Amino acid sequence: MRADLAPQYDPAHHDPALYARWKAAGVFTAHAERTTRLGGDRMPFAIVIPPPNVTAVLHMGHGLNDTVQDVIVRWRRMAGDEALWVPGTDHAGIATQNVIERQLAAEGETRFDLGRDAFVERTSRFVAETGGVILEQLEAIGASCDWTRTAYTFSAELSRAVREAFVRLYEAGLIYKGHRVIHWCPRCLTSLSDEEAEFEDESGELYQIAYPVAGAPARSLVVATTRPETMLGDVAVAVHPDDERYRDLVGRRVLLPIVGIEIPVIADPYADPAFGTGVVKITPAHDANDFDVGARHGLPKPVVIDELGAMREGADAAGRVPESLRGVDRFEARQRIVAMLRAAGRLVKVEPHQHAVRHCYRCGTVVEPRLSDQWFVRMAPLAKPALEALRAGRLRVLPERWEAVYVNWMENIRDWNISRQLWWGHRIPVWYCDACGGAPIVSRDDVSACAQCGGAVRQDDDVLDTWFSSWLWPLSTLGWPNEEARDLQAFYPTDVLVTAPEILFFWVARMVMAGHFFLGRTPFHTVYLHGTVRDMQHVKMSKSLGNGIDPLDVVRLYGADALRYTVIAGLGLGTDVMLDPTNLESSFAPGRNFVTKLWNIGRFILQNLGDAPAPALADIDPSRLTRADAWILSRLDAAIAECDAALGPARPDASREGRWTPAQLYAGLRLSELVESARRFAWNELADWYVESTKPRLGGPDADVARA
RNA sequence: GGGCGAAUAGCUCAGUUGGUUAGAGCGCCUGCCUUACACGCAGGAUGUCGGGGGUUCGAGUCCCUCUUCGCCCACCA
Repeated sequence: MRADLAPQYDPAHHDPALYARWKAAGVFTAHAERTTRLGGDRMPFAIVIPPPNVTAVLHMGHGLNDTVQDVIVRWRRMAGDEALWVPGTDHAGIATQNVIERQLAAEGETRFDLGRDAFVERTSRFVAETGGVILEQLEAIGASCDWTRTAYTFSAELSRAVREAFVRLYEAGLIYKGHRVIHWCPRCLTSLSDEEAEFEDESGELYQIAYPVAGAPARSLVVATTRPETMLGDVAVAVHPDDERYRDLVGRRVLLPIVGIEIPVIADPYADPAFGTGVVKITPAHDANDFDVGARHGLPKPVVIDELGAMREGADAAGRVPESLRGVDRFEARQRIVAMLRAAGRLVKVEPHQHAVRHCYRCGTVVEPRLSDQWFVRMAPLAKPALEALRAGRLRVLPERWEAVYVNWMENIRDWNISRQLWWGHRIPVWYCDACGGAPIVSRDDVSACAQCGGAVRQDDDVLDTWFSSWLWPLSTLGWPNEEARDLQAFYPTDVLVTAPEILFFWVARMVMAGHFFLGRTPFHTVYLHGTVRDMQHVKMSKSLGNGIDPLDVVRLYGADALRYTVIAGLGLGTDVMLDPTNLESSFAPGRNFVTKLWNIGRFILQNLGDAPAPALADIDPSRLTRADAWILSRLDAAIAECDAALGPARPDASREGRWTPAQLYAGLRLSELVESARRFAWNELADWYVESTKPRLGGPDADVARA
């Protein structure tokens, strides 16, 4: 066997076999009863994976994220902790529904052709058949997940947790149904949370439109708007109460062009005298701010754009949308309305205007503010302890600068719209009785009849935001709401949460809130936010841009260790990782070369030891150790200490009840330093000096010492 | 509009509380197929540490300022 060791490590030959051996030996399986929390003698250490979308395939972002977690988990496992890494997937409401809808579109159908039940059935089947591919791919990169604990946000167990969470929040008065303007995606046909409606800078136009003053046709108020199409839903124009220019007009009426109705001029501090003309049109049904203004002044809320983003007379809007504009898409309607205004001499000015426009984070469609009934979570009470945890040093965020971002978000928290008008997801556990019209029934269990009148009930049509199940992940994967669950008792709170900064608000901040609300503790003591994988032009790698690297290609060519080493070596705290998708060789050569170096150190040892047994170092008389022997042993100790120092401390000191000391707060998780220490020891000290120094001794009188 | 971060060898990055000739990997140059490794070994070159000003005995490291990138947040229609 030794003689036929190749001069280079052959990953295709060894990687899968090694992984299979680890798996078969059960070395990734954690045992709750061995932890100190359940009377054992090992410190528990747990990481929950950021669950990839169930339809996802592995990309470099996962490669980086999961390697970081694996490094940390293996470090603790080697240190003697009972280390658990919980794997799993997210059912990913909108994303997965979009996948199936695209399939249907290719077949010339829509989800409405199928109907809700058939659509959900088809999606479930697709997930059952193809879901979890990414988990198998994680094995290929060597992830030491505990596969006996694989979780799924839409499983029966985790769905129970979702219902429990909803009901408890509802009972605590923290979930309510609200009628207001929310972000709506006219393509996905669902509402979105603030976080799901992402700002993007766009260059558009700012239109100034003259609204003639009723009874004084010579005068007009000029409003400025970027969205002329919404004027059909105007119910007022507002000026600032202190704005001298318009004071005399407050209380009078102006004529709304095109629609031809009169609307009042109101005074409201929302109008900024310094912007545009200082006059702002008020469209309560199609702008969140205007909604508030309208509410303050008791104005109606006519709806002039439908759920598809087309002009149409909705509630309170009779006579507002001209025949010629009905059914016309909002952007087309904008052009037509501008043309109509121009023809009528009402268009005063058009100027280029840079502004941030919200887009759907799943499909990129421009979000439409829409008046509707949605479920919300009252967030301020939940944010309080999450903020306190950070301030008290029970929770740390690395790199440090993200803490300010976390704090800023928590301090300015807004209520969370959790209902989605989708079919794929956890159905909202609320039932209504149309017969007696009693209060909605919020229940952990399915409700089949009205408790009041015994009549038929119907369940709320909406499903919950995907993140409503994700925010329970550290709890639900460990068995919550069963607080007696052994995993929950042994491994909660978990330790480190590793993810990208993009989902700090979507996920991380909310998990902290859920952890505190449901179990009264922060779900982890450390959040490690790593960088992004980019190409040599610093453009984020993505499949759609074609600048991605398939981690499995790297594994096939150079091996999982080459991939892992390279990615970690480039990962300074908070920095991005640059890789060249056009030249895998140059990108991954450092890792591959280091693996080959390790392989050859092993090869040298095996070849020189031959088949004769080698004495244990402990059996060698210390006085026989050469200076080189003593040196390399001290270097080894130093290297181990350096590696521990690069990653640790693993957790707050036991004596401090979960609080980090100021000195520890931003220490550790220097992955690139870990790699550099290991590399320097193995290559520059062990291989370059010690192994070389050993060669002459192997045939000499102290050969046994060298062999040991 | 607020807030934050970064600018150090051709490239990607380290440079702890300011202290002798500024480091690593990749790339480059010169030798070596020295039987663990050419995915290697030995050696070498490369930096006005973004510009300007200041504090100091001494600054890549602290302060001010300018420039250029990047990120986060934000209801100026």
